[in-house]
Amino acid sequence: MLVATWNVNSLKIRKERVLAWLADRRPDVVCLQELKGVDEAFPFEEIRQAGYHAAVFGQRTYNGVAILAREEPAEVERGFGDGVDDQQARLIAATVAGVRVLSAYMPNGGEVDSEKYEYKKEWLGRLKTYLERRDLLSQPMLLCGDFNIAPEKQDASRPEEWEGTVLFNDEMRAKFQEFLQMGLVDTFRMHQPEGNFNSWWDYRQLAFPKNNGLRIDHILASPSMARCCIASRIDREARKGKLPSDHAPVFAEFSAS
DNA sequence: ATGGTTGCTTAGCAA
Repeated sequence: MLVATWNVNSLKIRKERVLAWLADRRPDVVCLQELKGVDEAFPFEEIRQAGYHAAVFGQRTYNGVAILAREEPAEVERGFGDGVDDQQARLIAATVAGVRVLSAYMPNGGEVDSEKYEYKKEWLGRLKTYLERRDLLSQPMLLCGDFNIAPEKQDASRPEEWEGTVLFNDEMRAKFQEFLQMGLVDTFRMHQPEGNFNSWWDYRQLAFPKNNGLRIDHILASPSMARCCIASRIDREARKGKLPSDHAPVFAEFSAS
């Protein structure tokens, strides 16, 4: 089973690119983030013609997440369901081929110590509670998405330039570690433990040509899924060319399920 | 050199 996660930064603008990418890479499951559109605007028909079912949690202007799959996603859940009044569509979960798949768009955080940064920390705490309450670590589960956290120093090409930002600081690295301490495994680092790799490059200041980026998009696996993870990679090619997203897709491949 | 990008929505915000 080939699984991908991709922050597309507007599905409306990126639709043709996404369809071409699906036809070429042929993943079994795709977690999308930053759709930036309501459910009614989602291109269900074109996605179906490409051979995928879709579970969608859209929102006007901002956020919006989805799960595409060869088979119909079951038991779809939108949001945390924790009673918190939250208008932001940042989490969708569904069962595909016996695997609980989560597509998550973590808050960026704006500036350190801002209201948005507080929301980011709260949101990560709510996600941790969500994983615990649903006992998701004890079953085949993949937490996929734009974490807006580069978990290690080597996950920034220019660590000195990024240190202290909302994407790359001690507090966020510690938050990410909490997920690993629960038993989740960073599937990319399973197969590529050393070296700098990026999944996101700012649109500004020629960041991509200069390879000034961060690895902030991740596929974390529960222990039973980590055991059958046979490969991982970042699809850097998909960041090139005309009208790219600022994120590259990330893949993980599994031998079972 | 106090800049630079993109997308949504309508000049300002978010990333």
